[in-house]
Amino acid sequence: MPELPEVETTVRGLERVLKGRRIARIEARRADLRRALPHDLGQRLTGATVTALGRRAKYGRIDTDRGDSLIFHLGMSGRWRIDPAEIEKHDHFLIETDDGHVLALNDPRRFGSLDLVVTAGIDNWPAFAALGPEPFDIGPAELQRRLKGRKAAIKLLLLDQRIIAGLGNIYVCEALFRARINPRRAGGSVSLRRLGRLVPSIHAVLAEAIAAGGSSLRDFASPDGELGYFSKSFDVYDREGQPCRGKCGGTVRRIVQGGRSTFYCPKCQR
DNA sequence: AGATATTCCTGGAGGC
DNA sequence: TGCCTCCAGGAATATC
Repeated sequence: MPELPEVETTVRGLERVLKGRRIARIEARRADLRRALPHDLGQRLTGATVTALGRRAKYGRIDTDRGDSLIFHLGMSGRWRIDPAEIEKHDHFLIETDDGHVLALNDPRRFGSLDLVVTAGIDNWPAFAALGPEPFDIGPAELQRRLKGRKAAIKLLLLDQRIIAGLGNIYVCEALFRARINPRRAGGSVSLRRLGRLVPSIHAVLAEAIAAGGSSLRDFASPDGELGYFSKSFDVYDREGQPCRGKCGGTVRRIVQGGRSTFYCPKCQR
């Protein structure tokens, strides 16, 4: 499922096709994804020129010269397809550029969202205002401050977008493994020394995934119009029962926290 | 504050 | 082969 690296990769792919182009036409093939689309979406986007693209946490944004930003979230199964051979059942939203490219937002499970917000007030847009800092903008001391006094498991707190924004289940599991921290440990009790391992682990795991073009399970394709799925093998994620890749001789375990799977090595992660 | 449950949704996997 | 059930999860929301 798309997490920060996949969104970053998607934004970079879209940038190549969209930046500086005029939007010739849009087509909303459903009136709603996760939320209802604005009724004036078409008139605000059609004829506008794309000035910039960017990412905030797991959201991508497409800015236009009319002062609007189209914000997308890929949810569980969203991806953009570039110049698809044909429009498919789950292509919910289309953008056509003045130079003839077609972008299709495909999202079978429709956990994703599309919003059009005024760029000038974007930081106050409720979904953005609630977000914590970007992972690359946070250091151990700041993370410690944000975890202070919290008794919930570190795994769950790292998934909380208000504390740190952009991490999902896969990269949280991977970062905790690299930092040798038990996912069940109370967030507020993780020492500064350990956070000094965790923060660089988060940075590294995200940077590697971005460099690799975004990891993939089943639902993500890089936006190149091809089915060029990149698949990465993780240290712990989805490796229940398999040997730990460390030298400890342990076995990767799966537990459930907050209703979702956590994978970790009980021997290395304390 | 925290733990847990529910909702949205569909495709893929596994059982029979 | 086909039919059934279960499961995956990001974010918002509700309940205890």
